[in-house]
Amino acid sequence: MRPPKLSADDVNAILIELFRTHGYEGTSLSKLAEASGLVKASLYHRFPGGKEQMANATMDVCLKDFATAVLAPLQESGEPADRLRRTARNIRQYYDGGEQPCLLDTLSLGEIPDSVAERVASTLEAWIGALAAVAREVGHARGDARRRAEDAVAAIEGGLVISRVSGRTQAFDRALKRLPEAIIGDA
Amino acid sequence: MRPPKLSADDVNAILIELFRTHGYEGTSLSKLAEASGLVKASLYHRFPGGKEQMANATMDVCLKDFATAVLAPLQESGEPADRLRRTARNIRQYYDGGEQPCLLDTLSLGEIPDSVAERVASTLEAWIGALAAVAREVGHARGDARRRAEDAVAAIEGGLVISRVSGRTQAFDRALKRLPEAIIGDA
DNA sequence: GTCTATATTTTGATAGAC
DNA sequence: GTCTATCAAAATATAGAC
Repeated sequence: MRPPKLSADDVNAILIELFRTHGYEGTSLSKLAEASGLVKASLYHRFPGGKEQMANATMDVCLKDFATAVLAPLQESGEPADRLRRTARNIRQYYDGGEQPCLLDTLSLGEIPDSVAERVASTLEAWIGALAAVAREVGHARGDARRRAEDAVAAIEGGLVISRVSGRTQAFDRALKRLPEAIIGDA
Repeated sequence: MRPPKLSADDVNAILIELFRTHGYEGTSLSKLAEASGLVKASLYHRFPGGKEQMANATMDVCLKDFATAVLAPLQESGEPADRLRRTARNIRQYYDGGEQPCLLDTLSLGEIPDSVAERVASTLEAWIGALAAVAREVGHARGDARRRAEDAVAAIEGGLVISRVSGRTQAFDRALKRLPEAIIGDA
């Protein structure tokens, strides 16, 4: 057993970086090897299931990060508007001000193993569900709460697409600024 | 010169289908050959520039389709609200009710030739610009018009992302239904 | 304009030494 | 846990016959 060149967290960070930039089909083992400084055989030692397991690990970290940055603030005590503002701030940081693509977008493109697609769908649902719960909390009916949450997430995801295409992050910024109002509205 | 097995339009339709489903890196010549019934050498005969030229042709068709379905109605005469409704209807059709991914999203992912990235950015800008022009027409200031157009497009693109991940097209549907109000607002 | 055949590189993956 | 070496398959691309 030689000493590890990289911690598990370091490897995960590289996986996230590449999968969110290139998607599943566009992320090759060679790119991962070059970015990590490990050879392909070393990556297979850590992920015997190959690329599919790497993508699954990436989504598992993504869900965990979402739970910390997005879901946790929403479920704490305090004013709903304050909690939504905190979540918005964390989302802005998570996507580096809109400069980083979203794994929910890029890891849902093309031919994806079912195990990966399930994780992507679960993470999106957790996000929408947590926002909808706050909308319900402030008095919106179930259907209305769901619509508000979906539309808020769509505005953020769409803002990230516009940012990736044009380099302009304003739509992403506005989606986050509007988040509290979009969920609470005139409740 | 043997007789062509497929018209140029037929080949373009297959390019569009594959590029919007798999993105640039995920679309292989083998997939294109299998989907078209042509062998790889025949595809190179039509597109000597290879995959890059194929993606550029795809985006050229995409811009043309956008010009017809999205931009043209906005630039006709008539009530702004009517024109926006017509555009929304065409967009819904273009994306097959939200079931089809957007090339602006999928062809901006990963390592893309500059020539392709430029076409994607130009098409997005044409879309946003045409919507912003209507917003200005009904009296919104330049910055406000731009914001309205960007946010409307972001809502649509985000709705398509949610649809691809979850299969739910409601956010996409609502973005289109809100389009006239989003551009005109309380002008 | 299509085809067969081929060349070259890259990809995902494995075996086994240290 | 990392490495070298290797593999089969798939990738992009080209040459030339019909």
